[in-house]
Amino acid sequence: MSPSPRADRHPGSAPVGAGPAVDAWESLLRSQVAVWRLLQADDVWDSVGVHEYDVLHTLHRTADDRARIRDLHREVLLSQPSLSRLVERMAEAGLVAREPDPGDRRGTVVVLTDAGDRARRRVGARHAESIRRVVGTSLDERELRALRILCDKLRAGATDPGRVSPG
Amino acid sequence: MSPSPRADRHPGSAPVGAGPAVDAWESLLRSQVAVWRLLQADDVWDSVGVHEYDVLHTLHRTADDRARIRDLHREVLLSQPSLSRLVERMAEAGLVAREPDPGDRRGTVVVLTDAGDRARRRVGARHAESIRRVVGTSLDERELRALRILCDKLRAGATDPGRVSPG
DNA sequence: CGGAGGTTCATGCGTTTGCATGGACTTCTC
DNA sequence: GAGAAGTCCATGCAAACGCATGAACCTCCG
Repeated sequence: MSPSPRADRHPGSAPVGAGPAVDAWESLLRSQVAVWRLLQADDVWDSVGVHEYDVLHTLHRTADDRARIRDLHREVLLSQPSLSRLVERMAEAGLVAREPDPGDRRGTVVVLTDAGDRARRRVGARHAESIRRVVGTSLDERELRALRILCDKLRAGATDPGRVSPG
Repeated sequence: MSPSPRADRHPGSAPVGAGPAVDAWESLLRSQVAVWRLLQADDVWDSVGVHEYDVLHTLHRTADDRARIRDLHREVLLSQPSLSRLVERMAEAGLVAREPDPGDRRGTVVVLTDAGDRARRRVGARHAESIRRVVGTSLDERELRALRILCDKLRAGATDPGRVSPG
């Protein structure tokens, strides 16, 4: 039954620093985990889950408070079926409304309701406060700006359709 | 039935830039989502889930390939019960071994097995390749270093126990 | 026009997650 | 030392997730 534990100390494994790209990504990931933990615990999410808020926030950022499920899917880290059901639940709760896309009858347009926007604003205010306390106290303003620029660039590169498989 | 959609365009809501801290965090989060999507899709995770690999990698980073569940919990973004069961499944799969902590009989020590380390190395090599392609092509070496330093600092601030609730 | 192929969303189903809780143990306090 | 308080891990259970798939629709091309 019991599997044998490793015998020797890593013999031919990679050193700690596995290149600048890997190091940077790992650091980004770990910091994201650490901050996220605090934000989730600290904030009062008021019966609005994190994913729900993400949807509300994403809708708000659009020009007219509405978006196709497909577009939401690009922003929210959730599988398409999960997002579909999340929207369904949010519609039942009155946070959003679902209507067919007149221009593409496959599509479902998700619209922010008044209740949804109230919830977004209420949670958003406290959430922003939380972020300022956690993130804003670790880095000064110049560093924050630099971090934002780097992440924007990283995101642009990762969203770029000119991404090819290594062939 | 149908909830009324929002009537007016956001009247008194916050402008796009909600402060440097919020902007930076949002950018970090979005870039993380974008990159993560590619890494998950692109890589061959070889029946080893992302969380599983995270545990294997975290164990490998320790001095002796072993760690308490409590310590793993600090690194992996997963609730304690979920992590507990994840470790249970990984033990059944032979990737890790569980043994009681001689120094603290409440504790469970998770040990990396040979099979687990093989899996880690196999997946890790391809995963690192993937990271270099996605992250390493978006930023140059100087930017990568800067990003790492900023994220390290951010993480240190978020891990710092001197974090107090606003009251 | 018509069919092949791609896109978009929803549903069935098994797995995984988180919350609440309990049991076992340690540490703190007097 | 004994009891109170805290820590650490596991389990019951409902909710949520992802994968595979299907139905409806759009688009491209002969």
